Amino acid sequence: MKKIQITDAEYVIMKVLWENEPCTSGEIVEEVSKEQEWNDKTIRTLINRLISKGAVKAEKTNSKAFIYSSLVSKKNYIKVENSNFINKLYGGSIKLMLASFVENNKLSKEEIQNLKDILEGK
Amino acid sequence: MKKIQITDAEYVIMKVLWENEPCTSGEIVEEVSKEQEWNDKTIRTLINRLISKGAVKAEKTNSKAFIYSSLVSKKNYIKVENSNFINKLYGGSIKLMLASFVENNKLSKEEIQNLKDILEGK
DNA sequence: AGATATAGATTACAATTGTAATCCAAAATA
DNA sequence: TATTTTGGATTACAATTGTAATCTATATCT
Repeated sequence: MKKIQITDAEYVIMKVLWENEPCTSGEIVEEVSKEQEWNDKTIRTLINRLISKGAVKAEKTNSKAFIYSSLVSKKNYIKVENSNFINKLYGGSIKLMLASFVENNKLSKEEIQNLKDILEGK
Repeated sequence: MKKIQITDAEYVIMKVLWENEPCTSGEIVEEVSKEQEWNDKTIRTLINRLISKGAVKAEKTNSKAFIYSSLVSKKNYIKVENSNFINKLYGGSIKLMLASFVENNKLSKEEIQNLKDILEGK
């Protein structure tokens, strides 16, 4: 499998798709417009680029509008992004990463406890 | 302060600089070449782009070669990248982020304990 | 001194990205 | 039915990025 590179702008589309798929481009435009001031042509361009990249598929329907859905799962995308990030900045070490986040953000007692709970699988 | 965008390729240069500064372009080329098969022209181009962006400064010396040093600290860069990442993927929530990392990586008892120690400030 | 290697300055050039605009046909609306 | 809207297909276009090459002046080596 070749790597599919999803840009920041494209990611906005993917998020909407993950929440609403399968859906039409009209629905995507409507949802994206709630958070981004983009021309609908821009949004449709991004959808098409995602199709070219193999991240989204379009299916013909009886009507004029296609319906779109993701070919890349959010879970998988997040997983890949997590490792890109941790590899680039922390040589792959979760410890180093967590230490950095802890250092950069003063966490309250509660937050620390929450995080510990998460580590213990709740 | 305007945001300085450091690309992946440029980041390779920054890492070397942070470890070796102040240094000449020759030294940068030598260090970078240990990890990347880049033409020295490429490396010098990247150095110049970093200068244009205000991430690196070059100082004239008595000799022909300039000496370079960073204008962006590693600490600060990491901090910004941390928040870009967490904001983009986790709406700024450290909890969600940690949960995701824990879910995607089976951690051993020791690793979990290590991480808890980090949370408690050792 | 002449040849060669270096460092910096300038230029190159295609692919990717952000951000649309144009053109066209089908659908919805007046 | 005439008009406007919508969705898709195609094209645009500058900025950024990756990856150099060329040109030039100065060190360095023989």
